Amino acid sequence: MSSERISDAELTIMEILWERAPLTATDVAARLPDDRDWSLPTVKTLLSRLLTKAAVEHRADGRRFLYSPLIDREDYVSHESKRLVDRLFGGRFMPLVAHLAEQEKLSDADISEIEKLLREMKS
Amino acid sequence: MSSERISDAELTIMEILWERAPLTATDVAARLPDDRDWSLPTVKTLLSRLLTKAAVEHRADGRRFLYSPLIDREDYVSHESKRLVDRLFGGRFMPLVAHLAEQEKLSDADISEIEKLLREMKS
DNA sequence: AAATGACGTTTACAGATGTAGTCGAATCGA
DNA sequence: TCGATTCGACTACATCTGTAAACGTCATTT
Repeated sequence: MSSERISDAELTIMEILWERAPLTATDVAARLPDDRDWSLPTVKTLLSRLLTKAAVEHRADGRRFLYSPLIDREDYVSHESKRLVDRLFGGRFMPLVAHLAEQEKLSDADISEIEKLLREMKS
Repeated sequence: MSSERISDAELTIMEILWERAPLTATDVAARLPDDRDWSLPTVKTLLSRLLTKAAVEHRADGRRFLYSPLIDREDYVSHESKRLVDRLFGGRFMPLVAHLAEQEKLSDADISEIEKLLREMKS
């Protein structure tokens, strides 16, 4: 549940924790992607916001905290994908595929893969 | 281009204008979906924000304005889809499709429809 | 001509977000 | 043991967003 939205900046932090956890705030800061060169206080602010949103938890380790994700990446991805489909495609999956098809965002290999997926789903 | 983000509330207004334009602010307010029962001032605020974001334009009609979209729905949908895919799927569309296909309970009819679409795309 | 109403514009304000500084407490190095 | 460093907590502040009221002006009705 915890349907508090996770912002863009917060997502950057979550991705780091999804890749490896638990981590201290300093560790998280050290793993920021190059295009996100934030100060340590900024990272700490984001972590505490994620704490109040119940998206991460922390456990004391001496005098600092070790942070771990509380929500699954899979769940988050599902939630956000559904949100997009609801917002832009009336909640229907088909129009999204049609849109991508028209924009030619799908390669022939992609299409074959989807076909395979669909065949598996049928049975 | 105009890569100013369009917010959720603003999108509600855009959808109305994409369906039918030009419209006056009052017309737009009259066409709000049931779950968005906003006051006329609110609609006007959103319209003027969309003006400054160059997402809509207006043309004088006597002493009021007729609003029309400046950006295409198709372009917007593409842009937002790409944004999600960049954020969550490393920029690849296929994983999004696969993910949704797995999550969604697609009926056999849905699947057949998508398969037909894909066959057409291949040629 | 005065009152009423319809419009667009300006102002408001709380909550979310991006980004970071300050401060007091704890700890470590000398 | 004393100063330097490190931590988390608290505070800050501009911008964006959701939602709307107030205001001035032009037009319409009486």
